[in-house]
Amino acid sequence: MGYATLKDVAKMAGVSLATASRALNNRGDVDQATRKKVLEAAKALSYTPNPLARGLLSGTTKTIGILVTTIQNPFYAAVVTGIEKVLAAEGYTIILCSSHEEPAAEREAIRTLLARRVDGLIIAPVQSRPDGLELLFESNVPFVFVARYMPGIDTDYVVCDDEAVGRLATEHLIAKGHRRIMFLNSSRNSSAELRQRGYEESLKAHGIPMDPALVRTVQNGTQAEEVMATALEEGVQATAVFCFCDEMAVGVLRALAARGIRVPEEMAVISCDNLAFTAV
Amino acid sequence: MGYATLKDVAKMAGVSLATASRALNNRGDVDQATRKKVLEAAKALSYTPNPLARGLLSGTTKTIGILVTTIQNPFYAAVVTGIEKVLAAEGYTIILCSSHEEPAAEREAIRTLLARRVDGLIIAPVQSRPDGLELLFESNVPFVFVARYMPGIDTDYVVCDDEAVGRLATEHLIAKGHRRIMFLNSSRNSSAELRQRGYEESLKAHGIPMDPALVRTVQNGTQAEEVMATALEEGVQATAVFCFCDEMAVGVLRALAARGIRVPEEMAVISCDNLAFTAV
DNA sequence: CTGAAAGCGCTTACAG
DNA sequence: CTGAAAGCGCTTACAG
Repeated sequence: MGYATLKDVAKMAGVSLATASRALNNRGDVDQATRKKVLEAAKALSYTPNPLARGLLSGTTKTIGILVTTIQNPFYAAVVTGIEKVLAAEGYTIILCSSHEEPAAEREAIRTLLARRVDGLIIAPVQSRPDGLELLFESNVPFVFVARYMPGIDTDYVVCDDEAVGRLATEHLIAKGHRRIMFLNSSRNSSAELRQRGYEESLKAHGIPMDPALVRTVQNGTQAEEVMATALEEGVQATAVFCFCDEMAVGVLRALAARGIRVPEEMAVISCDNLAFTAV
Repeated sequence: MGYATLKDVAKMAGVSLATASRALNNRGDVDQATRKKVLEAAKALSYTPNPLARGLLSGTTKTIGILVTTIQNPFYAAVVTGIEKVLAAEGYTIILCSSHEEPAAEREAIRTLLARRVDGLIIAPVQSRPDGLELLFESNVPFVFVARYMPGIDTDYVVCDDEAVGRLATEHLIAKGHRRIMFLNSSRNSSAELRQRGYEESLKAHGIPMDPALVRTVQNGTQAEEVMATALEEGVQATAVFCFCDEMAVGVLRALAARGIRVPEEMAVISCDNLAFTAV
């Protein structure tokens, strides 16, 4: 069967393709009676314009590419849901890709999205450096960053004040009397860099020496448990852990629980995102 | 600027459109030297075929529509991630829509997806009845159900044995000595119906009368806390709660914590999905 | 107010 | 092995 085409509609209404198109798009002057016939035919045939044909003419796809690390991190699930909602209301559709924090996957996704001719891109970049993203910059396709950005790249971005995030978390723990504070950080991206800066600033402001052994990098949220476990095996000396995100905190709590380390009595844990499941 | 077209490639390579197309697609016989020239030109111009033009010819979009309730429920985030991964490897791209458990939104999303000419659909249906989905059934576009299905609709679906789920959870609680077991269920969909059947069967098998006051329906994961709170305000008599999904369990735990009710001493809680954040 | 024609970017028979 | 032509489904000047 397939979809009805404009030609089918025109034929049923007894008019030309051009007239059918005008009637359907409310363009130019079309006789009331003619328009009515066309609309009825379109309805009878369940006509819906082929977006491929339209896109070919207009050079537009009404499609936005979304590239985040993974929607398995509820933070990004929320971001994507919000984007989808607003865009749907505007008649746009989203194509979703995941980088899983891997630069190569990110490049590949950008290639895919551009090949799909998206009208724009919303990206949570894996790295804070624009390496290997020439394709994107040279494409002339508009893009904005979300959650993270790239210093020096001239485009809009929606982020929080990550340096303040690092400071707030660290200050809080210091105020609670902690001086040996682990930082389980993400890597490469701007949020990671800025939160770490906030962390270091706070330590410095309180005269606490910064111990590199306390800062651990996690490539990917799901590795947090392993990284924390390793630190514990190594006998890391700390009384608190500042986690880059809630997802990592779950892994940390698990590593701690596995060793019978009580939270917060023996180890305080703080993290960011304020995700629903953390509010129990 | 815009994208280079086949015409640009052909011109640079000094061949016709047809030959350029053949060279690029490894179709028919093309002289080695000619093919090389075309490939070089394509590379030099960063040529990538316009999927709109291709789709118009082939009647195919290499796009699959995914319709779930919301990726904010980590269960569906995992489902979508898996689908995306497999499809990406096959050169397909996904368009994501959310129904938020609302039949009207589901219908609208299906309309949108079909209008986009997706090659197929993967749907977690809101209802177990095929009401209002004529559009889908008449479209001839292949679709499969995931997580939930519609009895009587002839298509493939990927689900778990929901009746067994209901039975296992209930039996477990009964084995622990519980007889007043609340069931915080989802609504309308097949999983909800089947899990409830399993719940009722188990009660019956153990000679426990089924009390309708113990079964509460939640329209939407985020309402679980409220529904549980209401039940508690009403003075519901129960020693255990069986939650339809992990997301709901979080709400339940919160409602319990707010009232100082200890888990599991005063109220046992069980739920399904085995999501990462529940494993702490 | 309406229709014939061109063209968006591609692929595919059909001839050479 | 290669090119000219038609056509996928639409929109938009251009004529009437």
